[in-house]
Amino acid sequence: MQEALTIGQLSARSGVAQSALRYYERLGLIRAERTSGNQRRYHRTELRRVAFIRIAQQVGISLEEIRSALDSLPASRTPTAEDWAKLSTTWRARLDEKIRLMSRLRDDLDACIGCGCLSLRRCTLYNPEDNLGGEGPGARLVLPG
Amino acid sequence: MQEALTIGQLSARSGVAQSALRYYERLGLIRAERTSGNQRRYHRTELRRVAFIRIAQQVGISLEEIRSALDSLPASRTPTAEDWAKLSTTWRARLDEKIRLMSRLRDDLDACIGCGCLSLRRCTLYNPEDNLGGEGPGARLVLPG
DNA sequence: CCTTGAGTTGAACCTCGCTTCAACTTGCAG
DNA sequence: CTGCAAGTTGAAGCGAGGTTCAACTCAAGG
Repeated sequence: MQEALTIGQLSARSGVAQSALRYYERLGLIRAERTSGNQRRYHRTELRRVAFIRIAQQVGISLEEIRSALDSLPASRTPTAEDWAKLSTTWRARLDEKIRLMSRLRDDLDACIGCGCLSLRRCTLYNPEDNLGGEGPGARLVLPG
Repeated sequence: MQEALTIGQLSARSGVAQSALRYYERLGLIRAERTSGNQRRYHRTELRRVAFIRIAQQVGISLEEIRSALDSLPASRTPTAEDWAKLSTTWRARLDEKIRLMSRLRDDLDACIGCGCLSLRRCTLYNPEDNLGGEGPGARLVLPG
């Protein structure tokens, strides 16, 4: 089991284009050593990082947010399973939240089908957190983000 | 209850910027009549459309896809509750699928925490659909999209 | 009529997440 | 040593989803 991966190998293993890997490096999401001839050599643990990045992206998290999450991993030593577990636990919470939100969206949509609304005041879809505000009558769309 | 909304009113009610509403119109997502003085006047049912658009966006669906979904609504008459219900039912399926995918992601993440992987071969996160392919050893990230 | 706020347009600009390109240099097999 | 695939860089381009701007016009109150 050799130590370092070339960019081509990391790309093949991770399914991420080489150009994207270079891009991630510029953003500080992954790291690479260099050979005497200036070519990138990736430690195998970078595979984990890349996997994590793609997973997080799928959940709709920006690269910038992912970067700051990865920054919580120790830079001085190879992250242990526990390091990853801690990070992953935090993100499990995010996933739970996303799932909760989406389920609610679905249920609200169902409810709205039943009542024929999507235009009615006080509909939870229009007003998920019941924060109507006081500026005149009628509901407002209040969406997170 | 007056008939038509100005762009300012629709923006306030929907929480969507006026510039975004004009953008949506250019893309064919919403429609407006014009006054003699060329100002937009929105039918109240456009509120439904805008709500639908934002909800769909939150679920990660592109405006183009949303447009083609909305195209299925009758243009000749005001969409009824049934029209919306039909559309919403289709989208409920999409939501269910998204939720299913995300739940799986979460469970896989949990499993990977347990086994300390994220770097191991045959990990479901690396290889969600077991489509490893045959080009050499090691797992590949195979993500939908 | 005058003013002021609301609305109009097209064009330019922006961020994000990349990809493509040109013009090289490295690494390795034969 | 040759030859060729694989790697390097910075700059430019792209598509999505908008925002901002300048230079107007419209609508409504006093």
